[in-house]
Amino acid sequence: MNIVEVNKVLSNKVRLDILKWLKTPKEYFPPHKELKHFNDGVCVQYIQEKAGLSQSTISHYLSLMQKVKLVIPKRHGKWTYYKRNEDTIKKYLELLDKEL
Amino acid sequence: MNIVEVNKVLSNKVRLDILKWLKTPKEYFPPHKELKHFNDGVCVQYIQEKAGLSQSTISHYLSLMQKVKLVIPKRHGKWTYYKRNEDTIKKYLELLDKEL
DNA sequence: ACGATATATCGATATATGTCGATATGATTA
DNA sequence: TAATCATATCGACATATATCGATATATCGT
Repeated sequence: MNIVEVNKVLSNKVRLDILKWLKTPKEYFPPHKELKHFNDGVCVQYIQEKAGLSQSTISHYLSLMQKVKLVIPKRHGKWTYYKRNEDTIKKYLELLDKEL
Repeated sequence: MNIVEVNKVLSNKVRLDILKWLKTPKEYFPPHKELKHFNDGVCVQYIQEKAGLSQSTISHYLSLMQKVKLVIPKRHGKWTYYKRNEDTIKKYLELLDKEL
């Protein structure tokens, strides 16, 4: 866990928002057509529409977030769902508390 | 308090280190010639030498940190001392805990 | 197998950040 | 008041990040 790398990813309003949205997806997203729950998170398309940036940008953001393990992707058919990695987030907050 | 702006400042190893060094200055810096304490923090020169970057870079970093209120400067004669702004740091950690 | 759909990757360009040396400013001392 | 010292600011350039449209890849429905 590299605090600097995680902070870089979190130095962006949209990426921070995504993480917030994924905390309580039913508050922010419509239900998926296939899955009847958000157990694996939210599909890229919904996140993209809510963020209002291009598909490629959001896909890129999600891959940055995944690289530092802030989110976990899960493929369901042609959709990729992303959910928060609560473990990493918890460790990050604890580490910040200690280091800062 | 803008989390994104603070995170930008904290997205850099040296700036993060400076904040850590300023937490317990006597562990990391020699005593000042004039002041016999670290109540107002540490002078730029000491920070610069410890960080190993140019004087202008460190001065710039400190002004970035000051802009988001992570540190507080205090002039003593020709020296500027910088200390942590514990209030901001505390609020930042609390806000992160809540928002993230 | 084909066309449509969702996502990922590529290439390009604009803007931001990192970092330096040079210079300006402010304070001290001879 | 001139020389010196500590810090801040400026200008430059290299590297990184933001963001897009175009294209590639994977999957689905027909």
